[in-house]
Amino acid sequence: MSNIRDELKKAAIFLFARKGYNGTSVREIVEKAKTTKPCLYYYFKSKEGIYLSILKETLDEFLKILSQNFEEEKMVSRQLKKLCFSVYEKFKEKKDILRLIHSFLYGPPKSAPKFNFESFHKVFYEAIIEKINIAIEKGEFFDQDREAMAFCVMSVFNGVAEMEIAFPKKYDYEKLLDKTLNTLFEGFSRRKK
Amino acid sequence: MSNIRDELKKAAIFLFARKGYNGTSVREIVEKAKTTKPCLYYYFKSKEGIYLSILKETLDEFLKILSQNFEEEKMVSRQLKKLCFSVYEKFKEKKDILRLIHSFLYGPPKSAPKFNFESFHKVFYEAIIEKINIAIEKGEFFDQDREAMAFCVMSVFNGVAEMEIAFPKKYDYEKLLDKTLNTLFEGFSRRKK
DNA sequence: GTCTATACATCGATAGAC
DNA sequence: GTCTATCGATGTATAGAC
Repeated sequence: MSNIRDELKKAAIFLFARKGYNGTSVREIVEKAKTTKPCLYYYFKSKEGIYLSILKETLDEFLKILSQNFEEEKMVSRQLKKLCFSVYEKFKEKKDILRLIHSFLYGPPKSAPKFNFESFHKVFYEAIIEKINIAIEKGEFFDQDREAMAFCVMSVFNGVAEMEIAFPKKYDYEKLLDKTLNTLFEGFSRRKK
Repeated sequence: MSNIRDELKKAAIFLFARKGYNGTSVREIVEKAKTTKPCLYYYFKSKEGIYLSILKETLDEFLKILSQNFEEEKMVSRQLKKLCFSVYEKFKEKKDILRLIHSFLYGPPKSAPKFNFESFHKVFYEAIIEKINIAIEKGEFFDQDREAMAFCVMSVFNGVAEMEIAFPKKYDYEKLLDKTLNTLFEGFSRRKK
């Protein structure tokens, strides 16, 4: 197994996440990896090649998490929470790459080579909606617009992740994710008990 | 009033929003604005100059919206909704710039010149929290973690805006924003009435 | 597989004429 | 104010030796 290949990838992730695709030069990557340009072109064919290879591997890891069902928890709301926290754990582990993916999804569309990420959104959304359907069936959640519910969960998750990206040490984000999900389940409005 | 200056700005917004700061060249901007490079340098001093001038103007417009109080609405939950929808209207009007700001806030931190946007986050958050405080005082919302509540509202708003950026024609986003805010106020969990 | 050396395009920015 | 012409630096990528 090639060590230089891994070093190149590690360096590329670090730099792409901080300076963006266009802001990072091949020269910088190979310098950080302590090798030379022809090596990068040997292993990845092009700058675009190393970028896409990084994204692909990460997407696969996330899809793997989303394929779990978390049924060891009894309450569906807890399963839903566990789903979010599992994705969050991976996010923390791969913060640099996630920053990349995020700017790829929501940033200037032509600022990096094209890559299909819609699948991640869709799979995450579908995993959430499945839990919501079960919770409603069981009477744990009450029956309202399911699209809006799933959307709230995704948004709150995204919100926490984004805040952590933008202001890394400002909050205890794990606690914030827990609190916001609770608030979401409970709702804002006062009702007769 | 200079016409070329405006054309340059318009072209720069269009290109920065699609290709990012580093992905856009001065040559492209002046070509789109049908002028020449020295003109851009005459009006904005540098590439960084035209970029920062665009961001600054946009930030000011948003802060102006957030300074309203929407007290023409009786229910505080409706004031809160109106606050969100006002920001959303501006967002739709300035979609290109917002894409820029978003990638600036959450994207690779060194992919564009530095500009202080924390103020926008803070001001939006504070406007929301103020409404929440009033709603709790009035008994319209019940008294729980206010930070988490404000965070939910911001996240849901962000979530809708981001989806619209990433998948422009997939949903009716105005309706989605309305639905998700309702869901948020109501909560997920079934409770005795 | 990994290197040195280099080709060639494009970058941001400016000098200087009008 | 707006142009033509051009600077030097840097970009991606490759030829060819080892």
